[in-house]
Amino acid sequence: MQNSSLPSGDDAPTAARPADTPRGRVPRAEREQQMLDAAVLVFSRRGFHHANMDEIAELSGVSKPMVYAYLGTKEELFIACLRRESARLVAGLAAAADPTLPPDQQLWRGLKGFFEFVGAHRDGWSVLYRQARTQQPFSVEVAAMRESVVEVITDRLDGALRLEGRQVKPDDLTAMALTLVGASESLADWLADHPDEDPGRTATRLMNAVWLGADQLMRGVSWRPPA
Amino acid sequence: MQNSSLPSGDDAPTAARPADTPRGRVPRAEREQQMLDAAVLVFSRRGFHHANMDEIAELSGVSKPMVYAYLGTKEELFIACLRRESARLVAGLAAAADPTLPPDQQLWRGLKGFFEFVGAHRDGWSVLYRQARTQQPFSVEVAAMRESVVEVITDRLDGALRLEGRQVKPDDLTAMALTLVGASESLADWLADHPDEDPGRTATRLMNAVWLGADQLMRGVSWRPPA
DNA sequence: ATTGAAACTTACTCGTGCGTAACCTTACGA
DNA sequence: TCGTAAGGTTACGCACGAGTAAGTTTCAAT
Repeated sequence: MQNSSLPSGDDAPTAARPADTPRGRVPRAEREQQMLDAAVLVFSRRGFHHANMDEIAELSGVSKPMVYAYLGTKEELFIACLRRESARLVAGLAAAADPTLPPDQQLWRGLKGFFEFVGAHRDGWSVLYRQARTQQPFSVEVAAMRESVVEVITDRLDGALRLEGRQVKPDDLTAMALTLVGASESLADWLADHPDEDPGRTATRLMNAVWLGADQLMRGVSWRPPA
Repeated sequence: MQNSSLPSGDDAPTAARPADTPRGRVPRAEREQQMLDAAVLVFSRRGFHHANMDEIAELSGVSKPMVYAYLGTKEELFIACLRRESARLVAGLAAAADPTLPPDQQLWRGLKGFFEFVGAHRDGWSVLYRQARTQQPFSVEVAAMRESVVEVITDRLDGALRLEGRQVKPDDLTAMALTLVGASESLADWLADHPDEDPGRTATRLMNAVWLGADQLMRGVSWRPPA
């Protein structure tokens, strides 16, 4: 594993504007998307602090003051990236997570949706997210986001367990949810670094690990995704 | 959860030198440890980029050029912190991980050792580690470290499974190891944020989640730590 | 045609904080 | 008692890059 998706050195040349970017005037809405695309790319490649506004500007086919005019300061720009990407993720997950399904189906769909998203945005989301989790001004926002995900999972777990007649202390539930989330994050990083891995396969791997547990695996039991 | 261990705002005053730090001359070896202590603290509180060399210097009871003289640039200092802390961790784990034990015992000891370490260095290790994983110049070093942990786990898993007569494809093994590592990291963050949580308890929680799997838990089975 | 606002530029300012040059001072062995 | 090295200091240079002031061009509507 070479963590190619992490902000690294970087050999990457000060990427020239792609050919399909039309020179000349472009309406604001469109330009803003170009800026966000550029920003996600640069923030991912270089990391927040080493990212440089001039490069982002150039990549979006425009000069620096335009970026400031449209999307504000560097921090605000980063947050805008984060919000756009996470909105996309949430949209993807909302479709997948149907509380009326049986627990394993819910989990399966959720994981599948998540890894498909990560796979589709291979070096955007993971890197942005991980940076945001540790970098000063963003950690609060992202922590809250993650927290709410953990809460949803906790509730679903609780519901599923109650149906089975079991009741588990809140902290134990939280720990289970955190386990799941942490494992997902870890595998998401791996997925982002492995272009040939299929997201569904990653989801299946995790299903096997968390749904059956190592002990079960040892006995040769194996969970399979539905056709 | 308020993520109190993350680099945050920070209300923390430019911490004054603790009373027990002797004013006046101190031999190099000792001063270096003070510097590392200070650096870990400040890097954790503020994050690498917002950390300020003058504060670290002041906290270690000395002026800035001394820090440069002894431990080099800011980056080198951060790496020194990382190395010292990870050396401590590795030492702790080496003691715990005895390959001759049965698999569940191995895992249990390993997790216990890990969480005890995290608990003991509550706001040092986690924060440093997480920063290093995403910040430009350090990610390579830390990725390698993490990678080697994943490899050890992979090997142990493989060994355990072979003993049971099962054989698993390398990528599946890697995924299992990554799941375990990711889950541990996630719970480690949680532990670092919860002063009242007992590390052994956290280890038990994770054991339950990964060893039995959710499915088993649903049936009321529960793994318990040995007396 | 004219106006004016939206799209875009060049060319700066200026704070911040890393890193260092040049200089003291205390301990202690010869 | 004196030399010297280890421990320590003050005060500054300076690069970097975020953010902006002031201006220019294009287009669309009246």
